[in-house]
Amino acid sequence: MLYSRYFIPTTKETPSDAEVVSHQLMLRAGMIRKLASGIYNYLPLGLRSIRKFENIVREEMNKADAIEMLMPNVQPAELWEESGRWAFYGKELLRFKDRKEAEFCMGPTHEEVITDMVRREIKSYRQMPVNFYQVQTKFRDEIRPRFGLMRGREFIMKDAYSFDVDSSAADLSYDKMYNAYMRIFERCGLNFRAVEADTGSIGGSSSHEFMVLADSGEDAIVSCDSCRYAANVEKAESPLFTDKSEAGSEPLQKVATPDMKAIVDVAGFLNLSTDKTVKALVYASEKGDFVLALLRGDHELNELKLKNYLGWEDIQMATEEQILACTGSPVGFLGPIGLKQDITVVADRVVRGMSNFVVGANEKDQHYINANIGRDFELSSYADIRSVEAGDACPRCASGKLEMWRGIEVGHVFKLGTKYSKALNATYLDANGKEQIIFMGCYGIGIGRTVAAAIEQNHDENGIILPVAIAPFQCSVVAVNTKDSGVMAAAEEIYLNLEKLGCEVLFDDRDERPGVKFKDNDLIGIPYRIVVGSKGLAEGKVEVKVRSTGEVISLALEEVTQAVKSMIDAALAHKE
RNA sequence: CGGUGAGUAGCGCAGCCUGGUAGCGCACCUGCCUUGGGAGCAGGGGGUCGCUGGUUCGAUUCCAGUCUCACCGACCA
Repeated sequence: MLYSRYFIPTTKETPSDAEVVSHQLMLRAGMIRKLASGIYNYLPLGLRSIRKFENIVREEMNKADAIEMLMPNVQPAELWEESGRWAFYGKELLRFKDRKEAEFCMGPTHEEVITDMVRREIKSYRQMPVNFYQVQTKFRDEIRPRFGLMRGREFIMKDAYSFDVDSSAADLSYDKMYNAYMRIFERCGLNFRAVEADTGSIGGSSSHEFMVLADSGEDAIVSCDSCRYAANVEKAESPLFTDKSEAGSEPLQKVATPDMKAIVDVAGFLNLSTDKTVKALVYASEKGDFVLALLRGDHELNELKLKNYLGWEDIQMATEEQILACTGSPVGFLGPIGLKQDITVVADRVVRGMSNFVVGANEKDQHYINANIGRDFELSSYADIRSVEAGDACPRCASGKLEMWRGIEVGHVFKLGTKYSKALNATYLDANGKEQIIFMGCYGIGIGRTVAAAIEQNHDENGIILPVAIAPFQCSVVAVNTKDSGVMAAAEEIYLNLEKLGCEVLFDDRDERPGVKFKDNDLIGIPYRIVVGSKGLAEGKVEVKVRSTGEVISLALEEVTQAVKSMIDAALAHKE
């Protein structure tokens, strides 16, 4: 590709509305341009990276026996009514009517459409297992699109759906996809973790998220430094504290704690460490349920774990008025003793091992010391409701400690069970001629988001450093002085030879000063840059600069193409 | 949707407080010059100042409304 005939509108300055690095750099490198909030044009360079990643995804999906197809963007409302999600999905689903007033939506995901296709076409156990996938544009009317391609409203996604005769067969399909995902992100040279995750609105029994590690990531994840355990903190189990201390023997006593609302203040005032206190939090559901959650003073509540434990559809912190009604106390002095209303009290499992602790007295400026469960109050149950922290013991192995990371969710695999197949009545006949419900799994990869995440993880002050596998071009040839016919001839020959070897090469033949070309090449993240200048040429030499390391290698003119080709091949080699 | 901030040339910004029809840098066009890390000189093109209404002789500037965009929360590939 000739740079002078291509279209790479780079900019020196960063558009003011781009906040994260990947967004800024994709704009500056001329990869994307915004059309509307969360909606982008993919310019030629950006499209190249996206296509390259798509193709890696395709290769691995095909290898894992998934079959490519393509479903429409526009979907009829009836299917969504059948699955129950027309009512449930909310405003994220962009709905509209056609000229006949029939209702439609832009597809945010394709469980309904694929299940409809499958229930019409898959009739026998002999037709399974089967897995269909597509690379397609989704639309989700996100409340707050942000960070460029990281969270767009319109975005490209690879989604796959597996169909199996029963749960254990579905597990095998799930494992196959899990392994394919591992290979995909490994091939892209990304530093990532596969973590246990909450299933959210897609539903189903279990799931894993694939997280690219980056400080700007929207999710917090933990991984064990010793075993393979890794999870989203939303989901991460806290270790079981087994140290059951002796039964509390000290007498319960009410003490004045004027204006001591925060745990640290109370503990400081009483000259105790915060882990000798128990804090109480009131949560409410939209339906009007309330719960009092008890945690060790220095621990944080995990709302999602509490919500899932209670089986609520939603959860939020109770308002001050609600809290007053439940406990009879202002915020800051809440506790399990002497509640005004009989509400559910759930304690974190860690609290089970505590004795003689401090709790709020449900009375302004009063706390109890030496409180003990059973003697002083009863609770409904114990549950794992606290958020794990870095340094916690691993919940799975004896020796490990949890490390904490920020991550960008680039892929998510779900075991759906029969959620959609049941709703849409997707059944098959088994070997005995008996009708059975199909078991499903679904598997997504954010295509644009992965490219953005790769940039987020790989950049420096000069611009993008994309891994070779998804860089828009693998290498470039920069002619330092276009007026020098010797330089131009040599550069062009290298360029043509590299193309002959099958390399994706950009020939920077522009009549620009060298500095401009170097800056642009760095910015757009060309992994290997071959510089042809008159000085080197006089000695029959050209140089190769490696973008990721900054290393400069001087090579003889005749050996450079093969050398660069070898470097590219080495970078693309992946474990089979 | 709640909270915060911003809309002036393709991009980054100034001007507005104290009304008199707009300016700087980059980018773009022409010429000269220059060619190993975003050069220099000269000339030039480009803006209904987000939109609507009000106040005023006169509004980018003051007032009201409205739209859009970004950031922080719930959602998610």
